[in-house]
Order: sequence, then C-alpha cells, then structure tokens
Amino acid sequence: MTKMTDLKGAKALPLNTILAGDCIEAMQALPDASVDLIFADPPYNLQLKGELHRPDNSRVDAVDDHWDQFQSFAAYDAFTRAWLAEAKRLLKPNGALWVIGSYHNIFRVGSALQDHGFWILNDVVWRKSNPMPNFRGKRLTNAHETMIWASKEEGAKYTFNYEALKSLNEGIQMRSDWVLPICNGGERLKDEHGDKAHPTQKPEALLHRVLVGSTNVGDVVLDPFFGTGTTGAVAKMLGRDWIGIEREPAYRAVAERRIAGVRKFDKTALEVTRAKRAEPRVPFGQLVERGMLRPGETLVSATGKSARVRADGTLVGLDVKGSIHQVGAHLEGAPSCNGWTYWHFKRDGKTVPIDVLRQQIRAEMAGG
Amino acid sequence: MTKMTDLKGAKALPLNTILAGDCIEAMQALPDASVDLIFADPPYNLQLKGELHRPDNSRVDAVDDHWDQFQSFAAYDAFTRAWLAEAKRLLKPNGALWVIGSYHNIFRVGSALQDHGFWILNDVVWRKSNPMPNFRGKRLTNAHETMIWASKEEGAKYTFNYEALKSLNEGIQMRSDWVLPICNGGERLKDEHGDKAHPTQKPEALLHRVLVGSTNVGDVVLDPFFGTGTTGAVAKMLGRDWIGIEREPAYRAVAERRIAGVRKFDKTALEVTRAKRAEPRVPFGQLVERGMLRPGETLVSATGKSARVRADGTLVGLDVKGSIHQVGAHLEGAPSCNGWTYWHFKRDGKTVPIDVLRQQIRAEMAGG
DNA sequence: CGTGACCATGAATCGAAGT
DNA sequence: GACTTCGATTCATGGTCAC
Repeated sequence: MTKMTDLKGAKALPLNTILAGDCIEAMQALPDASVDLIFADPPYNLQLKGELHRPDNSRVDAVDDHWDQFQSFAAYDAFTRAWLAEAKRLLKPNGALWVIGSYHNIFRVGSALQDHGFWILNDVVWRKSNPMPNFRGKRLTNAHETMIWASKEEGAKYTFNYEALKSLNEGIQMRSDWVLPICNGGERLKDEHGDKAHPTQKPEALLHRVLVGSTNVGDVVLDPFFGTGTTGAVAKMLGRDWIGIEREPAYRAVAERRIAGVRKFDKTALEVTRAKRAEPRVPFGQLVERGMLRPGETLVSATGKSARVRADGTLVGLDVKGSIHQVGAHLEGAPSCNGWTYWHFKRDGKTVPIDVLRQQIRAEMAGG
Repeated sequence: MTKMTDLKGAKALPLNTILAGDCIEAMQALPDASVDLIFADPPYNLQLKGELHRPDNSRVDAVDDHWDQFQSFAAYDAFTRAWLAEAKRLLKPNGALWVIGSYHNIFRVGSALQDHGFWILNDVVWRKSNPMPNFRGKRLTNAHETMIWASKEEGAKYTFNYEALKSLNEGIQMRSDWVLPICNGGERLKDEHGDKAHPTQKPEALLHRVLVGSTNVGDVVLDPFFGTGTTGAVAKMLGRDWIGIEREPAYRAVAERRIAGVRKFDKTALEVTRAKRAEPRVPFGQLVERGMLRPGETLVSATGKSARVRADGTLVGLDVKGSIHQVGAHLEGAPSCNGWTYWHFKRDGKTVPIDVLRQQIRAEMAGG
C-alpha cells in the first residue's frame, strides 16, 4: 500500500502512511507543492472551567486532553499561524485546504488563513442532527461546527466536483449547510476498555462529502491532525492517496488498524441509496416569528373555544397557558390535542386552520 | 414616542430615535453602560471582482455600495476594532452583543471581539430556506450567514430567556442553527422606483428570535448599522426601546416611515414563559411550620430511600442529617440533588412529591 | 424473535443567591 | 470577595436486557 514518490529528486512523499511526531515538524520534512488537499481538525482550544453534570447527575466526559490546552489566544494564534504556513508551502498551486472548528477557535483560524493569503471559497456548517443538549439551560444548544474551505490563493483553479455533490443532494445544488449525525454507534472506535478511542472522532460521512467534492481519484490528501484516521480511511475508500500526521502513539495505533481494514470502494458500492426524508417539524413559534400570526391575535376552534397568541409562540386561554396542543387539550378536557388542526385564524372573514401556514413553511423549506 | 433619559445628569440617551452620521462618532456621543443589547449588521467587506450574471445573462444586483468597500483586511480590522471598542463602552455590565456576518468578514469580527474581551456565548447559524443559488456552479450554494452572540465579558450575567425560546421551538431547546427564509415578499422594503430599498435587509423573524431570547420588555437595544430599521421595528413590536445609527439619509427616511407604521404588541402577548428559577423561594421549613408536614413524618424517594422530618425543617436519614437537598444527594451518592422533586410523602395511600406543597404555598402568595 | 423499558453518552468556554 | 447553600437542568441515538 505504501508508496514513495520522488518529486524533482528532492524530499520523498510518504504516501499512505502515518507520520509520528509534532505536526509542524513533520510537515517541514515534506516537499513543497506536493499535496492536493489538506483536511485539518486542529485542537479547538476549549476553555472549560469546572465539571458539568447532566440533570440526572451523571458526569459529562468533556474534552480536557493535554493537547487541547493553550495558555492564551496569543499562544493559540502562534500555533495556528505556524501550521498554516507549512500547509501553504505543501499545497500544489491548485490545492485547497479544509479546516474544521467551533466558535472557540474558528474565528482565529479563519482570520489567520486570510492573513496567509488563502482565499476562502465557502464556510460550511455541519449541522448535527443529534448534538449534545445544553444541560444548564444557559445557552443555545451547540448544534453545529464550522468548516472553512479555501484555495491556496485568490484565482487558483481549485477542484470542485459540482455535479457529484449535486447528485449526492438529490439533484439539487449542494448547499453550505450539511446535516449529518455525529459519530457514534458502530463507527465510533473504542479502546481496549470499551471507552471512546478518541474524544473527537469525526463522522466518515463528513469526509466523504469533502473528498468527493474537492478531490479527484489519485489525489494526495494530507491530514496534519490525523487522530484515529477518519481522513485516511475515507480517502482509501475513495481511491485517494493520503498522508497522516499524529503525535499520540495510541491514536496512531488505532488508525493503522482501522485503515488496514478498509476496502476501496468499487463503482457500484459508490452509488448511494437515499431515504426519503420525513416531513420536517415546524414549531408553531415560527409562525409568530415570521409574522404569519401576530402576537395578541385570537385563534378559535371549531368547538367555539378561543385563545390568544403570545410572542413566544405559546397560547393563553381563559385559565390556561401553554403550547397550541396543551391549551387545546385543556379546553376540550382531552388527554391530547393536535393544535395544528384544532386552531384556526381569521383572514378576510374566512376561518382557516393554522396548519395551512405550516404547509406554506414546509413548501418553502422544500424549495430551498 | 421619543424619550430622553438622563443618566447621572450626563449625556442623555436618545431612545427610539435614529441618529444620523458615522456610527463610531455617534456612539461616542452616548453615555457609558447605558445599553442592554447591541445588534450589529456591519458591512461584510464583500470582495466582488467585476459583475456577476445569472445563467440567463441577467445581472445580479450585488452589494457594491461604497460603504462596503475597504482597501484591505487591515483597514477592515481597524474599523471593526473601533466600533467594537465603543460598543463595549456603551454596554451595561450584563449587556450583550450580537453581530451578523458572512465568511468575508465574520472571522475578522469574531477574532476582534475576543481580543476586546467579549465572551462568546454561541455562534448561531442563520440557515436560509431560500438562498440565492450559485449560478456558476463553482462553489457550494452560500445558504447561511453567521451570527455571534457574546456577553460583555466572561462571567457576566447576560439575559437569556431559555423558556421563551424553548416555547418558540415547541418545547425543545433552541439550537444554534436557525432555519428562516430571507427577507422578501411584502416585508422587503422598496424605494420609489420599486427597487429594493436596502441591499441586505434582514428578516424580522431573525430579530424577533434575537430580542425575545436575549432581552426583556423595556430593555434598550442599540443598532449601530441601522439600515432600514429592522431592529427598531421588531424592538417596537416587542416593547423594547431602541436607538439606531445610520449614515445614509435615504435609509433613515425609509426606516422612520417603517417604524412609525409598526404597532406594539399588547401586554399579554408580550408575556413570555418564565424560568422556574424566577419564582419566589420557599424554604422547606415553611411546610413544617404550616403543618403541611409533621415533624417525625417519614419522606421516601422513588429509589426506596427514606428520611424523617425534624421540627427545624431538616431531615435525618440513616447516617446523615441536613437539608432536603443535602440528605438526598448523600443517599444517592450524587454531587447534588433537588430535594423538592426527590422526596415524597404519603397521604391517603398515595405518594406525592413534596413539590406539590411548595406549589400550594406559591399559589397562595400569588393570590394575595 | 419482536417489542419496549431502561440506560449510556456526545468538541461544553453550561448558576444564583445568601452569608 | 470567598464560601455555603439552594435547587434547576437534556435530545437523539444506540445498546442491553427483560418479557
């Protein structure tokens, strides 16, 4: 599997291997302009204070690894600029870079790569379908991560397989927001104790989309923060060459074993089966936010009950407050109630079920 | 409509007015620590080379206004740091800032606000349900914008109406990705020629969610890049005071007219589901004092533990004495425990959580 | 073997009030 | 300002085990 490629008789390119050691030093040992794509998942520089418990008092196993510890933004910025400088040197003129991060680090990384002359092509949002909730109710659920896709410089002829991504998206242009589940279940690698082998293993689906969209078969993909080798595994499946850099021996061992077990896809295996999506849930509050219903407006039921809309998307009836479903159920003395068909609003003298408004929103979502 | 508020006899706060002029100079004329929330939609620093055409050769009316032109990242950064410095000065200690941007500028803005000591609470993705497609098929459809929500500094007690946002989302925690349509149709303001009055008018639904989630009725909201006044319009509807700053007379004129036509929602519509934490505290001892529980009575937990009530409102378990919370936590070996939901008493053969008694007392307090 | 109850867990900058 | 106490707070998914 391992190939060594000589470029102009200079430094060799250790294809399909994991290089041990610090990512910057390892990159320095690689030749100029030798890599088609870099996918980087650098430390996020989380700054966690104490412990966090779930409402059931179980402890959250947070990312507190030594490799994610930086003294200050200045220290993190210095580290970022150092590896980005090497990344730029290693890229072929028409190469490109992907970086993934969260709000803790992504603004630092984005500014730094602009300062280095990289040219941002898109920022891409990974919308997690099953994120960890916010347990204390103090912020919004942190339900996404951000990727930046950038060419080596302005005007470069980067690779973009427009039609392939369009096909992956059921014939519609691929958007800058990707809904994918986090990595768990059988894909999540475990150590000998049955614990997660790496705290932040990325889903293969994410890399699949990145590599299908921005590389061709035979391209060289470098991942300087290789971890358990998701980039290498997906690159191998897709017939791309890869190089990984990883400092931690334990991660390297897991990645070696993992990639050895991966088979390159044949053509038929690359065809993707796509399930029809369920109808998206539309919160009633969205009708209020979007001005389709006004706070203070009165809704009526076919049974003659009424209630008024509040700004947060709840209803107030005579002696009850709550969701459209709760208030309907209460007014009818019923155990449950479908508020969407129960409640009606008036327009131009006509009484219309609020479900009509939900259908409008769904139509827009499907169109978009 | 216009109110003038004097703070310590110093500079006055021109509530519910649009200030003309440069945003930094106008901010400098406002007093320290006087504003609860800042919503900022600064220039995006778009870098379009030449014109963009659709496949049918019609010209895309891109943002090429003079106010969006910066010579370099350095110039944009200097501008960003200047207005952020004023923003920080104007915010009350527990105030917060929202900024919206795209990949052209948001990394610069995010880095700058971290450098200024703002504390990022979330980055929020506005996922557009109907974005403009990518006509050339050279990149992903740019289908989202990014907002950053930050408190004035680490540890500040920012406003977050968790329950209200949860209600807006039909009982499920609000996530960091918000699906909303772009502003068009009747909401999109037109000038006298029927052209769009402003190139980047934000949807009211976006501001509705921001203001419901991070301000209270009567708060002061500042928008230093007021444009056509979406922030002011939604603030007025929601019973918040607002201040706008806008340099372009044409935008100011549109905004004035628009906001004059807005009606404030009435009081009940503006009431929002509140957090339990906001309810008055009831000491457990009061249940004993009032005879709702007798000293010596046994309380039980769903897990089969038990403890006896003492006359001073503490509990005694097998090997532990203390508050309802302390004894519950100890018996479960948990870091903490909400004794109100943990402990139950028996009446008429039924097992009832003691929280029911607390609710009785609170109902009496509310009734008079 | 199917179903459902129950449990575990994921890149997290995750209190507020009183003494 | 440090310290103690009160007591609020979770969604989706996958795996295990009882029935």
